[in-house]
Amino acid sequence: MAYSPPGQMRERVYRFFRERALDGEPPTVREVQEAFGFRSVNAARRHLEALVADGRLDKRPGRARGYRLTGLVPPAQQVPVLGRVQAGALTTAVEDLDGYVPVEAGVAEECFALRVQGESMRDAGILPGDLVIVRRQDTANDGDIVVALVGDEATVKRLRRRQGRVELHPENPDFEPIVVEDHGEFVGILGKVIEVRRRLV
Amino acid sequence: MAYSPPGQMRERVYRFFRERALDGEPPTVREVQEAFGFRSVNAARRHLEALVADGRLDKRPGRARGYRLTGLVPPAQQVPVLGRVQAGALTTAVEDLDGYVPVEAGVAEECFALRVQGESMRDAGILPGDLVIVRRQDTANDGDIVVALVGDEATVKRLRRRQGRVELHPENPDFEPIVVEDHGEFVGILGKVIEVRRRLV
DNA sequence: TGACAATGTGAACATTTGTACACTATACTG
DNA sequence: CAGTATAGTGTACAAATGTTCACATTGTCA
Repeated sequence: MAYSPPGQMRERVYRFFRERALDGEPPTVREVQEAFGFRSVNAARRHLEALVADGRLDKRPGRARGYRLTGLVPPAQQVPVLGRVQAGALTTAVEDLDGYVPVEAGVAEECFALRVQGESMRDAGILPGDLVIVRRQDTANDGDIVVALVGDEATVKRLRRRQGRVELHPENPDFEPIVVEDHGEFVGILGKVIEVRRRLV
Repeated sequence: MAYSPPGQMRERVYRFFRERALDGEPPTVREVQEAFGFRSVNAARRHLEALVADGRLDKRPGRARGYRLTGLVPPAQQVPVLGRVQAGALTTAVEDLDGYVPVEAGVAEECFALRVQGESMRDAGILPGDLVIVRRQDTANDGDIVVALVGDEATVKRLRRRQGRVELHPENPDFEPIVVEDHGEFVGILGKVIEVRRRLV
Protein backbone atom coordinates (compact mmCIF):
# COMPACT_ATOMS: atom_id res chain seq x y z
CA MET A 1 0.00 0.00 0.00
CA ALA A 2 1.11 3.54 -0.74
CA TYR A 3 2.58 5.35 2.20
CA SER A 4 0.41 8.10 3.60
CA PRO A 5 1.50 11.37 5.14
CA PRO A 6 1.75 11.02 8.92
CA GLY A 7 -1.57 11.28 10.69
CA GLN A 8 -3.73 11.23 7.62
CA MET A 9 -4.39 7.52 7.46
CA ARG A 10 -4.86 7.56 11.22
CA GLU A 11 -7.75 9.94 10.82
CA ARG A 12 -9.37 7.79 8.18
CA VAL A 13 -8.98 4.72 10.36
CA TYR A 14 -10.56 6.56 13.26
CA ARG A 15 -13.56 7.61 11.22
CA PHE A 16 -14.03 4.15 9.81
CA PHE A 17 -13.85 2.71 13.28
CA ARG A 18 -16.30 5.23 14.65
CA GLU A 19 -18.78 4.64 11.86
CA ARG A 20 -18.74 0.94 12.51
CA ALA A 21 -18.80 1.28 16.28
CA LEU A 22 -21.79 3.63 16.19
CA ASP A 23 -23.47 1.01 14.07
CA GLY A 24 -23.04 -1.34 16.98
CA GLU A 25 -20.19 -3.40 15.65
CA PRO A 26 -16.70 -2.16 16.43
CA PRO A 27 -14.35 -3.69 13.86
CA THR A 28 -11.51 -6.05 14.62
CA VAL A 29 -7.93 -5.30 13.74
CA ARG A 30 -8.23 -7.45 10.66
CA GLU A 31 -11.45 -5.84 9.58
CA VAL A 32 -9.67 -2.50 9.65
CA GLN A 33 -6.83 -4.08 7.72
CA GLU A 34 -9.14 -5.29 4.99
CA ALA A 35 -11.16 -2.09 4.84
CA PHE A 36 -8.03 -0.14 3.98
CA GLY A 37 -6.23 -2.80 2.02
CA PHE A 38 -3.24 -3.09 4.31
CA ARG A 39 -1.20 -6.15 3.53
CA SER A 40 -0.22 -6.57 7.12
CA VAL A 41 -2.37 -6.80 10.22
CA ASN A 42 0.19 -4.77 11.98
CA ALA A 43 -0.41 -1.67 9.90
CA ALA A 44 -3.99 -1.60 11.11
CA ARG A 45 -3.01 -2.47 14.64
CA ARG A 46 -0.46 0.35 14.81
CA HIS A 47 -3.11 2.89 13.92
CA LEU A 48 -5.54 1.52 16.47
CA GLU A 49 -2.93 1.47 19.20
CA ALA A 50 -1.90 5.00 18.33
CA LEU A 51 -5.50 6.11 18.58
CA VAL A 52 -5.71 4.50 21.99
CA ALA A 53 -2.53 6.28 23.04
CA ASP A 54 -4.05 9.54 21.85
CA GLY A 55 -7.06 8.86 24.01
CA ARG A 56 -9.35 8.73 21.01
CA LEU A 57 -10.14 5.05 21.43
CA ASP A 58 -10.46 2.70 24.37
CA LYS A 59 -9.55 -0.94 24.56
CA ARG A 60 -9.74 -4.04 26.75
CA PRO A 61 -6.47 -5.76 26.04
CA GLY A 62 -6.76 -9.27 24.79
CA ARG A 63 -10.49 -9.36 24.36
CA ALA A 64 -12.02 -9.93 20.96
CA ARG A 65 -13.38 -6.72 19.47
CA GLY A 66 -11.80 -5.00 22.42
CA TYR A 67 -11.37 -1.59 20.84
CA ARG A 68 -14.13 0.85 21.70
CA LEU A 69 -15.05 4.49 21.34
CA THR A 70 -14.06 6.64 24.25
CA GLY A 71 -16.59 8.54 26.24
CA LEU A 72 -20.23 7.75 26.50
CA VAL A 73 -22.44 7.43 23.53
CA PRO A 74 -25.68 8.56 25.12
CA PRO A 75 -28.45 6.10 24.43
CA ALA A 76 -31.34 7.40 22.41
CA GLN A 77 -35.04 7.01 23.02
CA GLN A 78 -37.91 7.43 20.66
CA VAL A 79 -40.50 10.12 21.14
CA PRO A 80 -43.88 10.01 19.42
CA VAL A 81 -44.76 12.65 16.85
CA LEU A 82 -48.38 13.63 17.26
CA GLY A 83 -50.36 14.73 14.27
CA ARG A 84 -53.06 16.77 15.88
CA VAL A 85 -53.42 17.62 19.51
CA GLN A 86 -56.90 18.00 20.80
CA ALA A 87 -58.55 18.98 23.99
CA GLY A 88 -57.79 16.59 26.75
CA ALA A 89 -54.50 15.60 25.21
CA LEU A 90 -52.86 15.93 28.59
CA THR A 91 -54.55 12.87 29.91
CA THR A 92 -56.10 10.94 27.09
CA ALA A 93 -54.40 8.51 24.83
CA VAL A 94 -52.28 9.49 21.90
CA GLU A 95 -54.61 10.68 19.20
CA ASP A 96 -52.91 10.75 15.90
CA LEU A 97 -49.51 9.11 15.87
CA ASP A 98 -47.28 10.31 13.11
CA GLY A 99 -44.11 8.34 13.75
CA TYR A 100 -41.23 8.67 16.14
CA VAL A 101 -38.09 10.75 16.40
CA PRO A 102 -34.98 9.90 18.40
CA VAL A 103 -34.03 12.01 21.39
CA GLU A 104 -31.20 11.69 23.84
CA ALA A 105 -32.31 9.43 26.63
CA GLY A 106 -32.93 11.21 29.86
CA VAL A 107 -34.89 14.06 28.41
CA ALA A 108 -37.27 11.74 26.62
CA GLU A 109 -39.38 11.03 29.68
CA GLU A 110 -42.86 12.33 29.23
CA CYS A 111 -42.16 13.96 25.92
CA PHE A 112 -43.89 14.19 22.61
CA ALA A 113 -43.21 15.98 19.36
CA LEU A 114 -45.42 18.24 17.35
CA ARG A 115 -45.25 19.85 13.95
CA VAL A 116 -45.47 23.63 13.94
CA GLN A 117 -48.12 25.42 11.93
CA GLY A 118 -48.12 29.12 11.23
CA GLU A 119 -45.63 31.92 11.35
CA SER A 120 -46.39 33.25 14.78
CA MET A 121 -43.04 32.27 16.28
CA ARG A 122 -40.95 33.19 13.26
CA ASP A 123 -38.71 35.66 15.05
CA ALA A 124 -37.78 33.05 17.60
CA GLY A 125 -36.51 30.89 14.77
CA ILE A 126 -39.47 28.54 14.90
CA LEU A 127 -40.89 28.16 11.42
CA PRO A 128 -43.87 26.35 9.91
CA GLY A 129 -43.08 22.69 9.45
CA ASP A 130 -40.56 22.62 12.27
CA LEU A 131 -40.79 19.84 14.78
CA VAL A 132 -40.91 20.85 18.43
CA ILE A 133 -39.99 18.40 21.17
CA VAL A 134 -42.28 19.05 24.12
CA ARG A 135 -42.00 17.97 27.72
CA ARG A 136 -45.42 17.46 29.23
CA GLN A 137 -46.14 19.82 32.10
CA ASP A 138 -49.17 21.85 33.01
CA THR A 139 -47.38 24.95 34.25
CA ALA A 140 -44.45 26.95 32.96
CA ASN A 141 -42.30 29.89 33.90
CA ASP A 142 -42.28 33.36 32.49
CA GLY A 143 -40.32 33.30 29.25
CA ASP A 144 -40.73 29.62 28.49
CA ILE A 145 -41.87 28.62 25.05
CA VAL A 146 -44.87 26.40 25.55
CA VAL A 147 -47.45 24.41 23.69
CA ALA A 148 -50.85 25.58 24.85
CA LEU A 149 -54.31 24.51 24.01
CA VAL A 150 -56.36 27.55 23.09
CA GLY A 151 -59.89 26.49 22.51
CA ASP A 152 -59.55 23.51 20.30
CA GLU A 153 -56.16 24.21 18.83
CA ALA A 154 -52.63 23.52 19.99
CA THR A 155 -50.37 26.48 19.56
CA VAL A 156 -46.73 27.29 20.24
CA LYS A 157 -46.16 30.60 22.04
CA ARG A 158 -43.94 32.25 24.59
CA LEU A 159 -45.52 32.36 27.99
CA ARG A 160 -45.54 35.66 29.92
CA ARG A 161 -46.77 36.30 33.42
CA ARG A 162 -48.03 39.87 33.78
CA GLN A 163 -49.49 40.97 37.09
CA GLY A 164 -50.77 37.56 37.82
CA ARG A 165 -52.23 37.13 34.39
CA VAL A 166 -50.93 34.59 31.93
CA GLU A 167 -50.28 35.75 28.40
CA LEU A 168 -49.21 33.84 25.32
CA HIS A 169 -46.96 35.96 23.16
CA PRO A 170 -46.13 35.29 19.54
CA GLU A 171 -42.69 36.24 18.26
CA ASN A 172 -43.90 38.00 15.16
CA PRO A 173 -45.25 41.57 15.01
CA ASP A 174 -48.03 40.45 12.67
CA PHE A 175 -49.67 38.49 15.47
CA GLU A 176 -51.37 39.55 18.67
CA PRO A 177 -50.68 38.23 22.17
CA ILE A 178 -53.34 36.05 23.71
CA VAL A 179 -54.35 37.24 27.15
CA VAL A 180 -56.11 34.58 29.10
CA GLU A 181 -58.71 36.77 30.76
CA ASP A 182 -59.71 38.25 27.44
CA HIS A 183 -60.54 34.83 26.24
CA GLY A 184 -63.63 32.91 26.95
CA GLU A 185 -62.04 29.76 25.67
CA PHE A 186 -60.19 27.25 27.74
CA VAL A 187 -56.46 27.79 27.78
CA GLY A 188 -54.27 25.00 29.05
CA ILE A 189 -50.57 24.39 28.95
CA LEU A 190 -49.67 21.08 27.41
CA GLY A 191 -45.96 21.30 27.89
CA LYS A 192 -42.75 23.16 27.44
CA VAL A 193 -40.79 23.19 24.20
CA ILE A 194 -37.33 21.85 24.95
CA GLU A 195 -36.06 21.50 21.40
CA VAL A 196 -36.78 22.70 17.90
CA ARG A 197 -35.87 20.71 14.79
CA ARG A 198 -36.07 21.48 11.12
CA ARG A 199 -35.39 19.05 8.30
CA LEU A 200 -33.99 20.59 5.14
CA VAL A 201 -34.40 17.51 2.92
CA MET B 1 -25.64 -26.33 38.56
CA ALA B 2 -29.22 -27.06 39.53
CA TYR B 3 -31.48 -27.95 36.66
CA SER B 4 -34.01 -25.29 35.85
CA PRO B 5 -37.54 -25.75 34.59
CA PRO B 6 -37.61 -25.55 30.80
CA GLY B 7 -37.61 -22.05 29.45
CA GLN B 8 -36.92 -20.34 32.74
CA MET B 9 -33.18 -20.14 32.53
CA ARG B 10 -33.56 -19.20 28.89
CA GLU B 11 -35.43 -16.10 29.91
CA ARG B 12 -32.78 -15.11 32.42
CA VAL B 13 -30.06 -15.61 29.83
CA TYR B 14 -31.95 -13.43 27.39
CA ARG B 15 -32.33 -10.63 29.90
CA PHE B 16 -28.68 -10.79 30.82
CA PHE B 17 -27.67 -10.76 27.20
CA ARG B 18 -29.94 -7.86 26.44
CA GLU B 19 -28.67 -5.82 29.35
CA ARG B 20 -25.10 -6.22 28.19
CA ALA B 21 -25.89 -5.69 24.55
CA LEU B 22 -27.70 -2.44 25.24
CA ASP B 23 -24.61 -1.38 27.11
CA GLY B 24 -22.78 -1.78 23.84
CA GLU B 25 -21.01 -5.01 24.65
CA PRO B 26 -22.82 -8.21 23.75
CA PRO B 27 -21.37 -11.00 25.89
CA THR B 28 -19.50 -14.02 24.60
CA VAL B 29 -20.66 -17.55 25.20
CA ARG B 30 -18.19 -17.90 28.02
CA GLU B 31 -19.20 -14.64 29.60
CA VAL B 32 -22.74 -15.95 29.74
CA GLN B 33 -21.40 -19.17 31.17
CA GLU B 34 -19.58 -17.39 33.98
CA ALA B 35 -22.44 -15.02 34.69
CA PHE B 36 -24.71 -17.93 35.46
CA GLY B 37 -22.15 -20.28 36.90
CA PHE B 38 -22.51 -23.00 34.28
CA ARG B 39 -19.75 -25.50 34.50
CA SER B 40 -19.83 -26.08 30.80
CA VAL B 41 -19.58 -23.62 27.95
CA ASN B 42 -22.15 -25.64 26.18
CA ALA B 43 -24.91 -24.93 28.63
CA ALA B 44 -24.58 -21.24 27.83
CA ARG B 45 -24.25 -21.93 24.15
CA ARG B 46 -27.38 -24.05 24.06
CA HIS B 47 -29.42 -21.21 25.49
CA LEU B 48 -28.00 -18.71 23.07
CA GLU B 49 -28.61 -20.99 20.10
CA ALA B 50 -32.14 -21.65 21.29
CA LEU B 51 -32.73 -17.90 21.52
CA VAL B 52 -31.47 -17.54 17.98
CA ALA B 53 -33.80 -20.32 16.86
CA ASP B 54 -36.66 -18.50 18.56
CA GLY B 55 -35.75 -15.39 16.61
CA ARG B 56 -34.98 -13.48 19.79
CA LEU B 57 -31.29 -13.19 19.02
CA ASP B 58 -29.24 -12.85 15.88
CA LYS B 59 -25.81 -14.19 15.18
CA ARG B 60 -22.96 -14.15 12.70
CA PRO B 61 -21.66 -17.65 12.87
CA GLY B 62 -18.04 -17.98 13.75
CA ARG B 63 -17.37 -14.35 14.55
CA ALA B 64 -16.27 -13.27 17.97
CA ARG B 65 -19.10 -11.69 19.93
CA GLY B 66 -21.31 -12.71 17.07
CA TYR B 67 -24.59 -12.88 18.96
CA ARG B 68 -26.75 -9.78 18.65
CA LEU B 69 -30.14 -8.50 19.62
CA THR B 70 -32.77 -8.78 16.92
CA GLY B 71 -35.70 -6.52 16.26
CA LEU B 72 -33.71 -3.77 17.81
CA VAL B 73 -32.72 -2.47 14.43
CA PRO B 74 -32.09 0.81 16.11
CA PRO B 75 -34.25 3.48 14.48
CA ALA B 76 -31.63 5.98 15.56
CA GLN B 77 -27.97 6.35 14.76
CA GLN B 78 -25.46 8.46 16.57
CA VAL B 79 -23.63 11.22 14.80
CA PRO B 80 -20.49 12.94 16.13
CA VAL B 81 -20.64 16.56 17.21
CA LEU B 82 -17.49 18.37 16.15
CA GLY B 83 -16.13 21.31 18.08
CA ARG B 84 -14.04 23.33 15.73
CA VAL B 85 -13.68 22.47 12.10
CA GLN B 86 -10.31 23.06 10.53
CA ALA B 87 -8.89 23.14 7.09
CA GLY B 88 -8.72 19.72 5.58
CA ALA B 89 -11.68 18.68 7.65
CA LEU B 90 -12.94 16.31 5.00
CA THR B 91 -9.98 14.01 5.13
CA THR B 92 -6.85 15.15 6.85
CA ALA B 93 -7.45 17.16 9.96
CA VAL B 94 -7.90 15.66 13.38
CA GLU B 95 -11.43 16.14 14.52
CA ASP B 96 -12.34 17.88 17.71
CA LEU B 97 -15.00 15.54 19.02
CA ASP B 98 -17.62 17.04 21.28
CA GLY B 99 -20.05 14.20 21.84
CA TYR B 100 -22.79 12.51 19.87
CA VAL B 101 -26.39 13.19 18.97
CA PRO B 102 -28.98 10.70 17.81
CA VAL B 103 -30.33 11.05 14.29
CA GLU B 104 -33.01 9.12 12.49
CA ALA B 105 -31.49 6.06 10.93
CA GLY B 106 -31.08 6.19 7.19
CA VAL B 107 -29.86 9.73 6.94
CA ALA B 108 -26.94 9.28 9.27
CA GLU B 109 -24.48 8.03 6.67
CA GLU B 110 -21.43 10.22 6.47
CA CYS B 111 -22.86 12.86 8.74
CA PHE B 112 -21.56 15.06 11.50
CA ALA B 113 -22.99 17.85 13.62
CA LEU B 114 -21.70 21.33 14.19
CA ARG B 115 -22.61 24.17 16.49
CA VAL B 116 -23.55 27.41 14.77
CA GLN B 117 -21.72 30.64 15.54
CA GLY B 118 -22.92 34.06 14.52
CA GLU B 119 -26.16 35.60 13.34
CA SER B 120 -25.56 35.40 9.62
CA MET B 121 -28.32 32.87 8.98
CA ARG B 122 -30.81 34.35 11.40
CA ASP B 123 -33.55 34.94 8.86
CA ALA B 124 -33.44 31.30 7.83
CA GLY B 125 -34.20 30.40 11.41
CA ILE B 126 -30.64 29.28 12.15
CA LEU B 127 -29.45 30.96 15.31
CA PRO B 128 -26.18 31.03 17.25
CA GLY B 129 -25.85 27.94 19.38
CA ASP B 130 -28.02 25.84 17.10
CA LEU B 131 -26.77 22.44 16.09
CA VAL B 132 -26.70 21.69 12.39
CA ILE B 133 -26.61 18.12 11.13
CA VAL B 134 -24.41 17.99 8.06
CA ARG B 135 -24.03 15.37 5.38
CA ARG B 136 -20.52 15.30 4.03
CA GLN B 137 -20.31 16.18 0.37
CA ASP B 138 -18.00 18.40 -1.59
CA THR B 139 -20.53 19.87 -3.98
CA ALA B 140 -24.02 21.26 -3.55
CA ASN B 141 -26.87 22.66 -5.57
CA ASP B 142 -28.10 26.21 -5.89
CA GLY B 143 -30.19 27.01 -2.85
CA ASP B 144 -28.73 24.40 -0.52
CA ILE B 145 -27.64 25.48 2.90
CA VAL B 146 -24.08 24.30 3.25
CA VAL B 147 -21.16 24.27 5.63
CA ALA B 148 -18.19 25.75 3.83
CA LEU B 149 -14.64 26.30 4.82
CA VAL B 150 -13.70 29.90 4.12
CA GLY B 151 -10.05 30.36 4.82
CA ASP B 152 -9.64 28.75 8.19
CA GLU B 153 -13.19 28.95 9.42
CA ALA B 154 -16.24 26.78 8.95
CA THR B 155 -19.33 28.76 8.17
CA VAL B 156 -22.98 28.03 7.44
CA LYS B 157 -24.40 29.80 4.37
CA ARG B 158 -26.81 29.36 1.53
CA LEU B 159 -25.06 28.38 -1.67
CA ARG B 160 -25.93 30.25 -4.85
CA ARG B 161 -24.68 29.59 -8.34
CA ARG B 162 -24.56 32.79 -10.37
CA GLN B 163 -23.29 32.61 -13.94
CA GLY B 164 -20.93 29.83 -13.11
CA ARG B 165 -19.71 31.51 -9.98
CA VAL B 166 -20.33 30.10 -6.54
CA GLU B 167 -21.57 32.48 -3.91
CA LEU B 168 -22.23 31.97 -0.23
CA HIS B 169 -25.20 34.03 0.89
CA PRO B 170 -26.06 34.88 4.47
CA GLU B 171 -29.71 35.18 5.44
CA ASN B 172 -29.36 38.42 7.30
CA PRO B 173 -29.17 41.89 5.72
CA ASP B 174 -26.36 42.86 8.10
CA PHE B 175 -23.99 40.44 6.38
CA GLU B 176 -22.44 40.41 2.93
CA PRO B 177 -22.41 37.53 0.49
CA ILE B 178 -19.11 35.80 -0.08
CA VAL B 179 -18.25 35.51 -3.74
CA VAL B 180 -15.62 32.93 -4.35
CA GLU B 181 -13.66 34.78 -7.03
CA ASP B 182 -13.44 37.84 -4.87
CA HIS B 183 -11.70 35.80 -2.31
CA GLY B 184 -8.08 34.86 -2.28
CA GLU B 185 -8.79 32.34 0.40
CA PHE B 186 -9.60 28.74 -0.19
CA VAL B 187 -13.31 28.00 -0.17
CA GLY B 188 -14.41 24.42 0.11
CA ILE B 189 -17.74 22.80 0.73
CA LEU B 190 -17.74 20.43 3.65
CA GLY B 191 -21.31 19.29 3.41
CA LYS B 192 -24.95 20.09 3.21
CA VAL B 193 -27.08 21.00 6.20
CA ILE B 194 -29.91 18.48 6.43
CA GLU B 195 -31.28 19.41 9.82
CA VAL B 196 -31.22 22.24 12.34
CA ARG B 197 -31.72 21.72 16.07
CA ARG B 198 -32.04 24.09 18.97
CA ARG B 199 -32.17 23.11 22.62
CA LEU B 200 -34.19 25.42 24.84
CA VAL B 201 -33.03 23.96 28.17
C1' DT C 1 -44.25 -44.89 35.85
C1' DG C 2 -41.74 -44.60 31.63
C1' DA C 3 -40.48 -42.07 27.54
C1' DC C 4 -38.76 -37.99 25.82
C1' DA C 5 -37.28 -33.60 25.43
C1' DA C 6 -34.81 -30.09 27.64
C1' DT C 7 -30.96 -29.07 30.78
C1' DG C 8 -26.34 -29.51 32.32
C1' DT C 9 -21.23 -31.56 32.22
C1' DG C 10 -16.79 -32.41 30.10
C1' DA C 11 -13.38 -32.39 26.87
C1' DA C 12 -11.69 -31.45 22.81
C1' DC C 13 -11.09 -28.74 18.27
C1' DA C 14 -11.18 -24.83 14.76
C1' DT C 15 -11.49 -20.15 13.85
C1' DT C 16 -11.18 -15.56 15.00
C1' DT C 17 -8.63 -12.13 16.91
C1' DG C 18 -5.08 -9.69 19.57
C1' DT C 19 0.03 -9.47 20.11
C1' DA C 20 5.04 -9.58 19.16
C1' DC C 21 9.25 -9.03 16.48
C1' DA C 22 12.22 -8.19 12.71
C1' DC C 23 12.57 -5.78 8.64
C1' DT C 24 11.61 -2.35 4.69
C1' DA C 25 9.81 2.02 2.69
C1' DT C 26 8.43 6.70 2.85
C1' DA C 27 7.66 11.34 4.57
C1' DC C 28 9.23 15.14 7.19
C1' DT C 29 12.73 18.18 9.40
C1' DG C 30 16.90 20.58 10.29
C1' DC D 1 21.08 15.70 2.12
C1' DA D 2 21.24 12.96 6.20
C1' DG D 3 18.67 11.30 10.01
C1' DT D 4 14.69 10.09 12.29
C1' DA D 5 10.09 9.36 13.25
C1' DT D 6 6.17 7.39 11.04
C1' DA D 7 4.03 4.05 7.81
C1' DG D 8 3.79 -0.47 5.93
C1' DT D 9 5.17 -5.78 5.17
C1' DG D 10 5.67 -10.58 6.63
C1' DT D 11 5.47 -14.11 9.76
C1' DA D 12 4.50 -16.35 13.77
C1' DC D 13 2.36 -17.16 18.17
C1' DA D 14 -1.08 -17.02 22.03
C1' DA D 15 -5.35 -16.03 23.87
C1' DA D 16 -10.25 -15.47 23.19
C1' DT D 17 -14.18 -17.42 21.34
C1' DG D 18 -17.39 -20.26 18.64
C1' DT D 19 -18.30 -25.21 17.54
C1' DT D 20 -18.80 -30.16 18.02
C1' DC D 21 -19.53 -34.70 20.13
C1' DA D 22 -20.55 -37.88 23.74
C1' DC D 23 -22.78 -38.53 27.93
C1' DA D 24 -25.25 -37.57 32.50
C1' DT D 25 -29.34 -35.35 34.86
C1' DT D 26 -33.87 -33.62 35.49
C1' DG D 27 -38.47 -31.86 34.48
C1' DT D 28 -42.82 -32.81 31.99
C1' DC D 29 -46.46 -35.38 30.29
C1' DA D 30 -49.00 -39.20 28.36
